[in-house]
Amino acid sequence: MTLQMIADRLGLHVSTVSRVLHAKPGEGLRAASSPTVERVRKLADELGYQRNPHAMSLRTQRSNLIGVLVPRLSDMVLATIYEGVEEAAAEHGLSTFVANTRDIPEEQRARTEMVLARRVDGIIFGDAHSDSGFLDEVAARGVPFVLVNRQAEGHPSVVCDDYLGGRMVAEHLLELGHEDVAVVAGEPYASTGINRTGGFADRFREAGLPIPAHRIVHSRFDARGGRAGTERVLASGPPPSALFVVNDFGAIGALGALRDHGLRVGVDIAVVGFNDTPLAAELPVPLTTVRSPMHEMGRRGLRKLVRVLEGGRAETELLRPELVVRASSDPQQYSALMKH
Amino acid sequence: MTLQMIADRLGLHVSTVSRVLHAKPGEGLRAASSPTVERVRKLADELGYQRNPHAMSLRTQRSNLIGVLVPRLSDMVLATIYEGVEEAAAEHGLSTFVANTRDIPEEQRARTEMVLARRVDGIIFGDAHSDSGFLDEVAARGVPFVLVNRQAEGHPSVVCDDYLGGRMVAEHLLELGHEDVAVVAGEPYASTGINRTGGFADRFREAGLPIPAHRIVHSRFDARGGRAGTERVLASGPPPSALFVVNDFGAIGALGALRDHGLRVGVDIAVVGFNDTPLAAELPVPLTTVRSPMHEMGRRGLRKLVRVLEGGRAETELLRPELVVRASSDPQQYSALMKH
DNA sequence: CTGAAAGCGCTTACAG
DNA sequence: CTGAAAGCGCTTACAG
Repeated sequence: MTLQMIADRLGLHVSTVSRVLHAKPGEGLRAASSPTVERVRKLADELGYQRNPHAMSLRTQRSNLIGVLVPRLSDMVLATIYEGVEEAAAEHGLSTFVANTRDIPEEQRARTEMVLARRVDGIIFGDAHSDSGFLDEVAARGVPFVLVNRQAEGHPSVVCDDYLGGRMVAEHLLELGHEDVAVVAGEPYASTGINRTGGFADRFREAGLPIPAHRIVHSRFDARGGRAGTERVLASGPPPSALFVVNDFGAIGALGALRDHGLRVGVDIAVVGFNDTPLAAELPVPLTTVRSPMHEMGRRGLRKLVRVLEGGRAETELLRPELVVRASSDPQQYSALMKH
Repeated sequence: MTLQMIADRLGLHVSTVSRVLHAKPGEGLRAASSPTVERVRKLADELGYQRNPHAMSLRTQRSNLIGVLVPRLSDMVLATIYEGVEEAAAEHGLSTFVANTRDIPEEQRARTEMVLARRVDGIIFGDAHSDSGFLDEVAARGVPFVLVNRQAEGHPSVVCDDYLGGRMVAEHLLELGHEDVAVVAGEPYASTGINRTGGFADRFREAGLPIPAHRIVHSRFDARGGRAGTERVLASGPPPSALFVVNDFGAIGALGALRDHGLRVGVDIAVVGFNDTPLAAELPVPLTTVRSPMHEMGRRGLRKLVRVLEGGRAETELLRPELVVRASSDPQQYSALMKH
C-alpha cells in the first residue's frame, strides 16, 4: 500500500495524493478539488493506507520519535512517569524508545548515543545526575531535551516540588511532637532525594531542632536500599522516634529492617515515605507518604519537549505535592486500625 | 554525516563506502581492497558516521524495530520482563517500542495497529488473553510474533511453568498440614492465573482435599485487586488456614485485608504469593512466593522472536519456577523473626 | 576492485 | 487544480 498505488488506481499523480492525504488542517482546501479529495480519501480508507514512516522521516528529516532514558523501568515511579510520557506521545503522533541506564554514567552515554543514532527528535531524561556535566555536553551538541522527575541546573524539567514535599513531612512530624528524627535520603546525585531531604532538614532547623549529620544516610531507591539505609540509622545510635524515607519502595524496605529490630511501626516509630505509589495504602500498616503526580509529570514532560521542538521557551515546572497521612505516622489512625 | 560525504572526501563512490562499512562478516573481504577498506573505516570513525536508519529501512524493507505490548509497565512483573526484552534487543541491534494496553481489547487492537504502522518487524505480546481470537487474527495477517508471560493456544511463547509453580505451592502447604485453603486467582483470561490456580487445585484434589468453588476468587493483578479478592474470600465463610495469591503485588494487598480482619500473617493464616519480586523478601513479614525468571523470560522472548524472523521454528518454552519459603507461611522462620 | 544506476516511499517548491 | 521533478540516504545486483 503506497501513495503510488492509490495514484495509479485513480489516474492521479502521487504528489496530488500526498497533498490530499497529508495536508495540514489549515491548507486542506488547496490540496485538490473537492471531488478529487473525496475519491482519494475514500480509496485510502478502503485500502487501509498507512503512510510509510521511514520514507517520511527520510524526506522531512523529522522522525516523530522521542527517546526516553530512565534509571530502571522496574522502579514503579519511573514506570508510571513513562506511562504518562507514552500516553501523551501517542496523542501527539509521536512514538517513544525507552531505555534503562541504571544510573550508571557509561550507560547513560551509551543509551543516549543509541537513541540519537535512531534519529529521535528529542530526548526525555528521567535519570539526571546533578553532579555530572553530561547534560551540558548534550545541550552543547544542540540536542533538544527536557528532564522529568529529577532536575539539573540550567535545563528545563518537570518535577515534583520535592523541597516543599520534604517540608510538609517535617511539618507533620513536628506537629506530632517528634524531636529526634532520621532520614534515609536516597542517592546523593538525585535532586529528588536532595531536595526532599533539604526541605525536611530546613524545616526542622527552623523549629530549633537541627538534624545531626549521622541521622541522614544515603541509600539506593529500592526496597533493599531502604532496608540497608535504615540498618545504618539504627546502628549509629538509639532509634529515632520518626523516620523519613524519601521514596515509598525504600520505606517498605525500612519496614522490614524496623521489624527485625523489634520496633513496631506506628507505635514505637513513625515512618513516612514519598510518592504515594499504589502499594502505600495497601500495606499492613498503611504508609504515610507524599503524593507526587507521577503520571502527570510524564505527560507534562512530553508536552514540554514538544514545545521545545517547536522552538518555544521552556522553564522548569514544579508540580504540587500532597501529604497523605496514614497509620504509619498517625496514632489515631493506628489505633482505629487495631480495633478489630 | 552521510555515506556520500565520506565518499566525496575519499574520491570513492558511495556504493563502495556502503559495501565497506556494512559488509557482513563473511563477505567483508570482497568489499574493497584492504587499503581502501582502511581509509574508509578510519574516516568514518573520525567523523563519527552513523548510518541513517530510515534510509536503510526504506531500502531494505526491514526496520530492526520490535513492538512490545504489555498490560501496564507500572506492574513490576511486566516492567522486569520488558527490561530483559530491551536488553536482548540492544544486543541484537534492535530497538523496541513498548505500549500499555491495560488488558483492554480495544487498546490491544489500537496499539497493535500503531506499532504495525511504525513498521515493526515483529511483536512481543505480554498481554495475551486466552479467551480471545485476536492473536489468531494477527497471525492470519502474517505478522511475526511471540508471547511472553502469558501463553495462548497455538502461538509460540516463553512463560514460567505456572502449573508446576501452583503445584509447588500446594505441596508446600500440604506438608504444613493445611486443609482449608483459598486462592486469589487473578484475571480469568490470563494463563498465568489460570495455570497457577490449576496446578494448585489439582494437587489438593489429588491429596483428597478438593477446593470448593467459593474458595477461589478472581481478581485484578495489583495490590488493590489482591485486597478486594481477599475481602471476598473472607466474606464467604470462616477464614481459611492458608491463602494463595497468584502474584506478589496481589499478596501485598491481601496482607492489608487480613490485618483489617485481625488475622496475623504467619500465625493465624499462611500467605503465599508468586513471582518473588524484590519486595517479597523485604516485607515486615517476608513473603513465601514462587520465583519466576522474569528478566530471563524477556531475554528469551526476544531471542525467540529473532528466530521466528529468521524463518525458524518456534515452540512454547516453559521456564522453571522455584519455591522460596519465608516467614509468611513457615512457622519456624516466623518465630525466628520474632526472637528480638 | 570499483563505479554507475535504479529504486525504496515519500514531500515540496515550482510550473502550467 | 494537478503534474513533473528532484531528492532525502541508503543498498544491491550488474557491468567493466
